[in-house]
Parts: sequence; structure tokens; C-alpha cells
Amino acid sequence: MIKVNKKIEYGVLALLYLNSKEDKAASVREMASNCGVPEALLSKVMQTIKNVGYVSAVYGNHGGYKLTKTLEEINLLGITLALDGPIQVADCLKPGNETCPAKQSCTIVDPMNVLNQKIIELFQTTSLQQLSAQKELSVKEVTLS
Amino acid sequence: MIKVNKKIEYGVLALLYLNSKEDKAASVREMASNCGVPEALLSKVMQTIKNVGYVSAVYGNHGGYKLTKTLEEINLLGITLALDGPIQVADCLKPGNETCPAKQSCTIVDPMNVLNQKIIELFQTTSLQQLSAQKELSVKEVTLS
DNA sequence: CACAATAAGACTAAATTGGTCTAGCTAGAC
DNA sequence: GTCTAGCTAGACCAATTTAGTCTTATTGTG
Repeated sequence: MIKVNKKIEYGVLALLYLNSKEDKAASVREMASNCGVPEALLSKVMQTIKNVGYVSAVYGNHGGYKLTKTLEEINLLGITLALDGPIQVADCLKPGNETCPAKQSCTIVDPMNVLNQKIIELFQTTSLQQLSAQKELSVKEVTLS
Repeated sequence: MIKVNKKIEYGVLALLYLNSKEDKAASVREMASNCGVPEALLSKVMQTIKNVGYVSAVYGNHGGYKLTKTLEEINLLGITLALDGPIQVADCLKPGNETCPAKQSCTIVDPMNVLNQKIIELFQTTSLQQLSAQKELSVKEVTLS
């Protein structure tokens, strides 16, 4: 299944929650209980997000995390890269992969790169601002045909 | 990691190989060895692809599979739906999921639907024809609205 | 009938993901 | 200064998903 993982989901939720606190810090405990996600895991997620500069950490009593960027400045690509590494929709795109089983007939590596690039652009153009849009504004029927 | 799975990769390879045979049938063994993929697994993949009508099976000696559609008529969405089920980029999109941990503050379900829809559209507009394009031709057109 | 091929499902193995545990470090409150 | 809430870090484990195998049937041609 093509899907984003829990860390990304949790990170997005936490960042949106942080945004609602304006420039007050929120502890991982507070975020986790408000967002309903596992505290220990969110702790890891926040550390990683801190390392890419979207939030700063406040140590000690009454500490926590604070947003250092606006929702417009944070996009899904940045979050994904931080929490999940580079986007590679197919294994044969991995750097240094010389074991691709289909060398003779392989016309797929570059096309997969095209798909990869499309997904990267999609993620890049999806800001947290967009993800925080109210439901009335963002609803669109998902119809498979 | 956001990625398509092996079955989809193998299915795409096999269909492109089949296309190169024009309307002759190719056995799973032939396809597997030419594409360098596991035969038993490809067998499953081809059965599934047969069930959605992209290929027909020829039983018995000198049998195999034949393409029944053109590369333009087969897109990545169809292959993905067949081999991997509906596209759901986040667990909270699964039908009947009432255990979403973030009900209070959740502003993400519908935005994830938007992302989901964008990915579906991307897959739908990516035909096998595009994936079979020669490398020189396929690099440019990374048009994303 | 013998053989080559698909059909189908149970089963196993490997990899990834999700989540926990433990121990240490930091800084503010008292 | 010490207590405590909180971040840091890494090892570890469990659950799920994915990849791949094995076995047994069925089908159709020569």
C-alpha cells in the first residue's frame, strides 16, 4: 500500500497543535494527550522535527517545543524527508542499487523517476497550511472509477 | 517510505515485456526469466492482472498470457488497484475506522483525502505507454499542476 | 496419456513499521 | 543545592506488512 507512515501523521498533528498554541511551548506529554498519539513515539518524532529546524526545544520545567516557522513555510516534503528519508517509489531508484533484476529490458527506471518526481512535487506543494484548512473548504469526493 | 510494492513493479515489467511480444503468448516462466523476477510470485501477479482483464490466459502446452489492451489503455491506477487494493495514504482514511486517535483536534482527515485524491489522479494519468517511453523522451514532461 | 502451462491457497521468511524501555542530560522552581 | 518536569538518545521488542515458496489441482495440446 502506498501510504505515509504514522510518524508523519503524528508529526503533522503535533505541528498543527503547536501552531494553535501560538508562541507558547507545549510539552510532548501535552501534545500527545491532546492529539491522542503515543507519547514515547511522538517524543522521537519531535526530536527529529527539531533537528530540521521547524521547532525549537525548551529544556527543563515547563519546557517543551515551540514552532519556529509558519504553517506556510512547512510542507509535506520537508516533514517526510525528515521523518522518513528520501522519497523513492521503487527500490531500483535507491542509490547504488546494482542488483536490479531487469537490466536487459528495463525501460522503467527513468519512468519511475518521473513518477517519483511528480510525488516529490506534490508533497512540496502541500503546505501544512493547506493541511490545516477547515473541512468545509477542503472536502472533495474521492471517487474511484 | 512511500513506495509502490514489488508486485506492481513486477506487473509493470511483465506487461511491458508482453507488449514487446505483440499478440503472441508468453509463459510466466519466459516472462520471469526475461524480466529477472521470481517466477512463482509473478505467477500470482499475472493471475490478478488477468482477473481485471488486462491480459488473457492461454492454458496448456505453449500457453501463457497475452495482452488484451494497449499500453495507452492501462494506467498505474488500474494496476495498483488490482495488485494492492484502494489507495489510502493514511490509516484514518480506511472505511469504518472509528478508532482515529485524534478526534478532538483532527483537521487532517479531509486534507489527507485531498492528498489521496491527488495521488490517485497522478496514478490515473500515468499510462503504461508513458512508463514505456524511452529514457530520452520521458525525462522532460514532469508537468504538475 | 504425458506434458506444459495456468489456478489457487496455504504457508514461511524477511523487512518494515510502530511502539516501548531505560538511562542520561538540562534548566527552572523552591 | 536539590527536586522535578521535561528533552535526548539509543537499544530493544512486537506487530504488521510484504515478499516469496510450496503444494496440489486443473486445463488443454500433441
